[in-house]
Amino acid sequence: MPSGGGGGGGECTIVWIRRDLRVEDNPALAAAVRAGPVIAVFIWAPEEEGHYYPGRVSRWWLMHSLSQLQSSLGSLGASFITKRSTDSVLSLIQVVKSTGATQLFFNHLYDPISLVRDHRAKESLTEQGIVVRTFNADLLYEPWEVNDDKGRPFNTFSDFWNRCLSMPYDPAAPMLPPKRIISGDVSRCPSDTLVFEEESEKGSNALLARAWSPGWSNANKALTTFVNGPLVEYSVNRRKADSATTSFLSPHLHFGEVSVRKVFHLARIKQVLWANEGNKAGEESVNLFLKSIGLREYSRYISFNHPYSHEKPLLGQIKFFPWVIDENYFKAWRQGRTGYPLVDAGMRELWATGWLHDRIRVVVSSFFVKVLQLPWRWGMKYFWDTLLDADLESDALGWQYISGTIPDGRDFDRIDNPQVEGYKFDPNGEYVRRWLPELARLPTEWIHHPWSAPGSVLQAAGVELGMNYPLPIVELDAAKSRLQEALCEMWQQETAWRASIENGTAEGLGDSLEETPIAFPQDSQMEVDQEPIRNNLATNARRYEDQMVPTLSASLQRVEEEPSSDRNSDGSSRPEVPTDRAMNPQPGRQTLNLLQTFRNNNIPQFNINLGLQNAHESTAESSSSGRRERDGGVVPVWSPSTSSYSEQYVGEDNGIGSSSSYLQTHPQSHQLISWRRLSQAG
DNA sequence: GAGGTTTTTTC
DNA sequence: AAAAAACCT
Repeated sequence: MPSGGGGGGGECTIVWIRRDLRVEDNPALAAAVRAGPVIAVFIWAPEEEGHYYPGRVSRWWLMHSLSQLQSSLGSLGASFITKRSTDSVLSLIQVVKSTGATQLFFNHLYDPISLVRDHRAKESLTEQGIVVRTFNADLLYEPWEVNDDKGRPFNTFSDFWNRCLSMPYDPAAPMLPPKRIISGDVSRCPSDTLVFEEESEKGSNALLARAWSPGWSNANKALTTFVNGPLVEYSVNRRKADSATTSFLSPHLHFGEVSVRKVFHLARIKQVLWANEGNKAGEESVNLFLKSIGLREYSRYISFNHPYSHEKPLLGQIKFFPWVIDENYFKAWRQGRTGYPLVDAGMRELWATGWLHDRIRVVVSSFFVKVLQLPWRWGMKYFWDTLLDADLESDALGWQYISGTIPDGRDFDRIDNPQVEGYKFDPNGEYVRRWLPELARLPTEWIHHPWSAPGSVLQAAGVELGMNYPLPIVELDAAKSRLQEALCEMWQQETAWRASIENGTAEGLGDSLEETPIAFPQDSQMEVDQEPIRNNLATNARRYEDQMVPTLSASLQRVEEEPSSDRNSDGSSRPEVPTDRAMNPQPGRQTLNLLQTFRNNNIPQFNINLGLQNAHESTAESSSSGRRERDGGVVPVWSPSTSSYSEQYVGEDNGIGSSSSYLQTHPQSHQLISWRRLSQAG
């Protein structure tokens, strides 16, 4: 390496900060501090995320979280560089060169885009003679550590989580923050000013600060408050839509402002305490809370093992589901004008605050998929754009669960009744009244089903159905029969498809074993976020026409060459989330080395090896197929096993209902049987 | 406290 | 809808 030159800065370590915006229990940072002088770097390269350009509230959070981290690092003595980039890896190389650093440390991420990008970073920098080390900061256990008795990954959450809770070793104990950091020389590496907020967004964002305080020290406060307060009653309160009894940690956890291990440890300490006191409810509360932590873990686990889970069902049957492509439905849902009060209240809360109780997330997303039968990825995208804690892995898991496209997901043909759920989660109608002022005067008896209220009641409450509050956009009975028909159609299509595969005439569908994704709606059809909400919706009645909707266009605009017009399958359109674009031009090579991105801490190797060897073979082989080349052909290394995972489910009797016996009948679940066969079909 | 019912939960 | 848990006799 060239020496640091006049600056004398050489021999220092770059800590690449991403979604680990904390100084406490940050393994990459701690290791770097131990190794000598440190420079922390944050690279803002949102274009790399493709469709998943962070939404307004998410960027707002990041902006504040970063500034807190910057001042904390500063007071510890470290330099913090920020870079604006369209290619993180290139920027890293530049930073390394201009600082004369010899090492790069960072913590693992598990979303599909990061997996590929981080691997590329490791490869490129290693080639430059830089020592690259990576760490687990985000999970209790790394995905490859948690396997069944045969060394294979789990396919259901409960099995996964039971194993996590009974691992032979505990999750690493949280580390204290460094006392002092020696800074590397940044004199020749200027920071870029990062802009996270557009002018038009400032008004809306100002409101967020009333309810939320981003940043690692605030995250710690939130954790302490929760653990010492609402946690003990978590099990009792958890079902109320409207209460402040959840932990509110999810945005903090998303950005890594607090370590999940610390959360785990603190909760466990309380649990032991309450167990000794014989406080059964408290003990159970901790179990339930930890389970939600476990779901977060599982979402990373899924994403790592099945890196297309944010855009493709894990179970393949739904491939042929005839989604209703109706942007008016979509719009009504977003605006909270479906005619189902609980759904509408939730959607308006989401829009106004960027937040939604987990229960309500389930209600609105289930309504979206089962009643409206809109494609789940639209809903997921909207969540991504509007949620303060938008998180690709968690949201993908959530939507796949709701859509019934994971082995332990909701039943396909089950439709939840928003009226019933309304009385379950909001028995007194307070939540609905808060978010739907136009219904505020309706008696509780009718609040969750105004359509069946007597005219006199409606009149007394000032409700005019169809005028100031809509009639149900889809009747539940109609939804049920439409869903039945849709499922029938799906079976038929699938049967036909399977037959055509067997006859070797699978042309109409090409050789694609992937679902052809339905494009997101075009910009022009989405409203624009004209004007921020200035008043508190909670107390200010507005007519529903006033309800504003965030725009998806910010995200869509950044995606170059998106063929947003082809929303029907013609077999040749590409998946629209560009995970495989401009990421890595060498599918075959990437395969083996990818593991090394992670495996530098003597990680037990388990079956990941096996899976990857297979993946390697298969990728190499399939990369010669026409389709892959046409697409520019790069796939994260796990992709083949993902495909086989879903395809094998498809191969089951009729897919549905057979998942419980799946493991017995398919011991090789994680490998690549049908991939090869199918990729040859073209 | 075994056996049958109702309620709750399902990621 | 089905399983688990809680609640009855």
